[in-house]
Amino acid sequence: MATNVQLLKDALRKEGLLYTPQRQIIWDEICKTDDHRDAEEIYFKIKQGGHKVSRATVYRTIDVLVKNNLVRKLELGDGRNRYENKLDSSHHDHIVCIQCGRIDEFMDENIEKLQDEIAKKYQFKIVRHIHQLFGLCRDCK
Amino acid sequence: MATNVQLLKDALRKEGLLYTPQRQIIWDEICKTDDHRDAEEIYFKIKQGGHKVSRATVYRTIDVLVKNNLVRKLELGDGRNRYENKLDSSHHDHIVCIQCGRIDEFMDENIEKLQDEIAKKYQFKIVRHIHQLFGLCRDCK
DNA sequence: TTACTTTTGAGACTCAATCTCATTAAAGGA
DNA sequence: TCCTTTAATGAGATTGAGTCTCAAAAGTAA
Repeated sequence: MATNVQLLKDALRKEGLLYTPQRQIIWDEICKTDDHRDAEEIYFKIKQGGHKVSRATVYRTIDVLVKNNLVRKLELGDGRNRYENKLDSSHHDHIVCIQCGRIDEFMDENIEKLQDEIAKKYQFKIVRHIHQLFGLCRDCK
Repeated sequence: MATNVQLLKDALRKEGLLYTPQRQIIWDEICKTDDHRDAEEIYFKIKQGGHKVSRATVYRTIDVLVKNNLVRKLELGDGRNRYENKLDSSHHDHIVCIQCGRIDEFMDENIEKLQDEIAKKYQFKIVRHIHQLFGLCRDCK
């Protein structure tokens, strides 16, 4: 977990923010799994773990982590944002089952290239993108 | 606007719902522009137009229109859904400028095909998809 | 008309997320 | 070390999009 500590410290330094126990607890919790969890879930897991960190601090810290590329924000359009750590996962998009909620990941170089071409055509500079396939997974079909 | 009346009537019949003045007013307002507006904007435009339709009815009716393919729902992940009529526009995705809010549309057959291939690989049945490019438009670069 | 069903509207409610501000903790001198 | 200043935290209030409730209004069918 040593690297994770350093990653957090670097991000905070870059933002001119202090390294605090609360921020480390939150970052640790997010690193614990590769799930796609919402802020509330992360907040309650921390609470269950016996740590005292406020909801406000969880939200505030997640924002910093997202901004500094340590965490990916997933907007599924259901009014709840999900988060996943970007520790060892490279860029990918998501396949979401509308029946059971299962979330798989996919990545296609060709789609990425086509995207870039579209951006060029529109003289547009892509900062980020969302590409999500909603439907029924193999078990729900 | 005659066709639009019929489209609405057909959708309502299919849903087992009655054709009412309020529902027609809402559908008319959505057909008036090709913009991507949120429910609140649509509600206020109706109000400004001198019609009395409640917020609840606007939301309820939009849901029916979306379900029956007369309106496309746009989830930009900022907590506000946008809507656009599907009167004469074919399927497309969106390019959103994070600076000025401008929304352009794009469509790429190849990306659609690649999507289908990915779905097949995951034994996944796609019901809908979201593909959005966020960044800076030519005027904001 | 009467009896029954559906829709509407005003406002209460929900829920994720943000904001406020008093309290607490950390940093940087001297 | 103590002191001053600045930053972070937490509890709870607030926001805002969207949903729900339920009495009143409108439509339907006989």
